Amino acid sequence: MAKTRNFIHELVEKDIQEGKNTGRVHTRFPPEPNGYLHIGHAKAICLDFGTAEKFGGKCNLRFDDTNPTKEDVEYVDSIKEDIKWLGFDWEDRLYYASDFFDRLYDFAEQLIQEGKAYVDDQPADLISQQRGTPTKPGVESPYRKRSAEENLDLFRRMKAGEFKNGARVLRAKIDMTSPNMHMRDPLMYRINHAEHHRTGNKWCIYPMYDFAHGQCDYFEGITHSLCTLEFEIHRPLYNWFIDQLATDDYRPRQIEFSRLNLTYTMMSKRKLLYLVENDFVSGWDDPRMPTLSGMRRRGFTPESIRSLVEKVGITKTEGTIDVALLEHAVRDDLNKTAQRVMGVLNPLKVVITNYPEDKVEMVQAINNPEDESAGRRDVPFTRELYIERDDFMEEPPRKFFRLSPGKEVRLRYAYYVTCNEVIKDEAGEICELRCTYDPETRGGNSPDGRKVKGTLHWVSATEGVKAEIRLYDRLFNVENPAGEKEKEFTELLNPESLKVLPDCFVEPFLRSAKPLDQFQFERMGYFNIDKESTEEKLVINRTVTLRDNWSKQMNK
RNA sequence: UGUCCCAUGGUGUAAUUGGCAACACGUCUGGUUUUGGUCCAGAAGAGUCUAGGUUCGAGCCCUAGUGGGACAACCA
Repeated sequence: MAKTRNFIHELVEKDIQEGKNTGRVHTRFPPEPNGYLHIGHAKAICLDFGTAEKFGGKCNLRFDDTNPTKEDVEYVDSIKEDIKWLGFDWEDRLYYASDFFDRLYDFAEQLIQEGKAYVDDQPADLISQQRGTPTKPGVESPYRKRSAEENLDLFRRMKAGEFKNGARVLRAKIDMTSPNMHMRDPLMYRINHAEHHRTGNKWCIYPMYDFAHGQCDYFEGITHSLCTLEFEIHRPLYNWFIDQLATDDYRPRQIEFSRLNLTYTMMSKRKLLYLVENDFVSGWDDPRMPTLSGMRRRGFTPESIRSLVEKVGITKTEGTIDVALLEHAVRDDLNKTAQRVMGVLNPLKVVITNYPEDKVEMVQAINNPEDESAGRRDVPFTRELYIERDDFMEEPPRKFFRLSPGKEVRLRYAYYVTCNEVIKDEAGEICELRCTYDPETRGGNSPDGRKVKGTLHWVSATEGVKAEIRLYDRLFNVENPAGEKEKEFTELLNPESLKVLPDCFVEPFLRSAKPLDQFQFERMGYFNIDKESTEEKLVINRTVTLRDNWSKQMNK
């Protein structure tokens, strides 16, 4: 983040040069605790914390908890965890909008006394009607001219709990004819007899977003309030309230940027919640979810997510990022760090007929060719092995470098083997291959210098470990599910987004692996250990495949 | 019949007015390779939504148009 520059950094820089807010830079990340954070939030987090860091300022974490009926501590906890995991630190600056409920209330009374706010007794639908439309001005409420005394009395009784939900609201008195709907006497407080996750039953009136956000920024000393484009139209109102509140030159400034969209995924918290509640996915941390907890479980690294955010930049144009860029970001990171290992997803048995029956021989394998310090490990080689089903073809096409009848290939780090016989079951399915090995080729090189084109991964059938491997594909079948207006979004789900392979085999090295540990299965992709994995049953997620030029060729 | 925002290769971003537009991903070639991975070398692909204007000179400034988006929740 420190390297890149964007229009927001330019504006901040200008503010500093002009000496605004005494040259301070103080940002905030303000999630509502009503759902789990997703990769779209990661963009905001990186921007908020990254901007502060770049200019030697600070960034607060503030929970925007003004709507108790939708919010929950479960979300608070997950949000904190996800931000830390991403690599950011709010230090001692953890706030809640609810911390400021008293000050907000006092400010509301102030506005009432100044004749800038009034209590409206009308029901929601009437108020909505009177608001007009974007093209037609609104009309004033009959309660607009109430005296400050009456307003104050009513507002205090609202606070005291005298009225039921929806009976009255507090409105700012601005301009019912404004072309900006948000300036047409916006609601400041509504009555909601609900228990709040922090303030309990102290309040039965809660401030609306517009009456809370900017002021909280002000109370916290925020200088740059960065948010997504949909709040652009709120900015005049944001400034209006701040102007009523401010006692000197200090002003927080709202700047908007476009949110992150990814192809084949959906960022709506509401819709993600729907998927969770209706069991379309296993939970907020289902590895197919674009949530940070889901991506973490799937095997994405914080580095890869930060790298993606860096690559996409910050602008006001609304675009959609190709998931391929995300995939590149993980591969790029994992390639440098992931322990290499061999695992067979779709096992095909191979018997080395000229290899001793009970022999277990250790061959040495490199742990990470990109990192010499990762060292080496021993992998057991035996007479009976598994190889990938896709690595054998009875009638191979041109340029098929893998195994086929009569052909010789290298088993990685072990020996050259030649296929002599194909065994099939009654159904005609290939169920076993009989091969011979060349004892002279131990380690994978032949003393006579003969070359083999193909190198296959393998796992000992007797020493290997069985595992369940879960393969994930895009959650949605269409590039832009949010843009599909005709169909219900659940109809756009990819029915094949999860494939469970119960009978995979991995090398014994994986026995000591713990949840979240990451590996590259050579030639197959990047994988990690799932949280459901136990000593009895190894459960592994595929994060992403390796780039695969061969399958690209085959598809042409 | 409003206000505001946006518009650069397939995608996402650059370009402090003045060298027929740069980078990343993706795509395609070729090389290296005990991962058809990585790495290396190279290629194709836009003339900057349109029309005017300002200027010696405009992707950058102005105007109009076109296209897309936001705004009418007691949500944030």
